[in-house]
Amino acid sequence: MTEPQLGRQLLAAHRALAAELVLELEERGWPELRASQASLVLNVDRRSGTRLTELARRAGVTKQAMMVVVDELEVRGFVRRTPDPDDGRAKVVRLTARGRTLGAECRRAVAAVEARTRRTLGGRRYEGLREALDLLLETEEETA
Amino acid sequence: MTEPQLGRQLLAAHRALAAELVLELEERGWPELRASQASLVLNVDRRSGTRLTELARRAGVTKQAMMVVVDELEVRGFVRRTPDPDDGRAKVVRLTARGRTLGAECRRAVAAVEARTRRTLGGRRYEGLREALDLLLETEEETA
DNA sequence: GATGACCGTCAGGTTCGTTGACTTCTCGAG
DNA sequence: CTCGAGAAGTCAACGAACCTGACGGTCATC
Repeated sequence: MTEPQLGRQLLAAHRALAAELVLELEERGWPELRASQASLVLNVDRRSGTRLTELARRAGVTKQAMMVVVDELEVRGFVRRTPDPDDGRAKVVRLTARGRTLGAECRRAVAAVEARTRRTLGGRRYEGLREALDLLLETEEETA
Repeated sequence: MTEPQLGRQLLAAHRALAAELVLELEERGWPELRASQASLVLNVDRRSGTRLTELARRAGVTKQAMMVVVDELEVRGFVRRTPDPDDGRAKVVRLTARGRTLGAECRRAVAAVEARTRRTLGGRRYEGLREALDLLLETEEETA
């Protein structure tokens, strides 16, 4: 009975943190922004922009999944796709001015959520949690 | 940059564990059984059966969500709904004979996954992980 | 200059969950 | 005793975050 809860708890915790981040962004005046979108904004290189495939790699998802998020952010004007001068196949995802502003806000929101989490958990437990997850995922992907 | 990873890691870990459980069940001869279904089987009281709403409460989801899982398991003959003699509104979800067999297998599969996780993490880290998640979810639902 | 790998894209699925709107039934207060 | 609040199960629609598979251009290399 003990274990199926672990899986569920992980999912529940994920949802809880995502919801907190969304709330945080809302309070800062960026409504209807999902956690996955915020996360993407933070992953785009501010100078040179970043290719879709690279973004997918960083986030650990497929390029198809990442594309959806880029599409959404592009429609809302936070990001735009420009052709990659070095590679005709590729496009570079860049932040617009608005996107950069959003990025700064996201960093603050993320920091706030992290701080809150750390506080409710205590520094040692928080570090332990991250360590455990790192280890779990690392050995998981070796197995795969 | 550190935090959005936490949320993702939680989700990834959830997926990894769920996948492991499904694989474990497959190897034991129960294919096409999802983690949520296994989890439900383990939550049905073996003697008297359990009401849908109670199952939903235990799993921490809505009754609508739980109904879908019960439907699936009922179609496959692991579970059946019987009217509750004590309450005309309610139905009691009971395991069939096949369902009980599956339940035993699920318990073993869950134990196997848990053991493996514990081994890769080490006992202390494993306990720490569970403790951290408990704490996180507990204070989360107080806030809500 | 053909061949295989790679980039972004389109199309369709999957898993796990949600909200809202009933119908049917229970139960306690007037 | 009835009658209204509310709970149990259900139907329908939807959402978020993913996935696999297939495809048309582009590169890089042999």
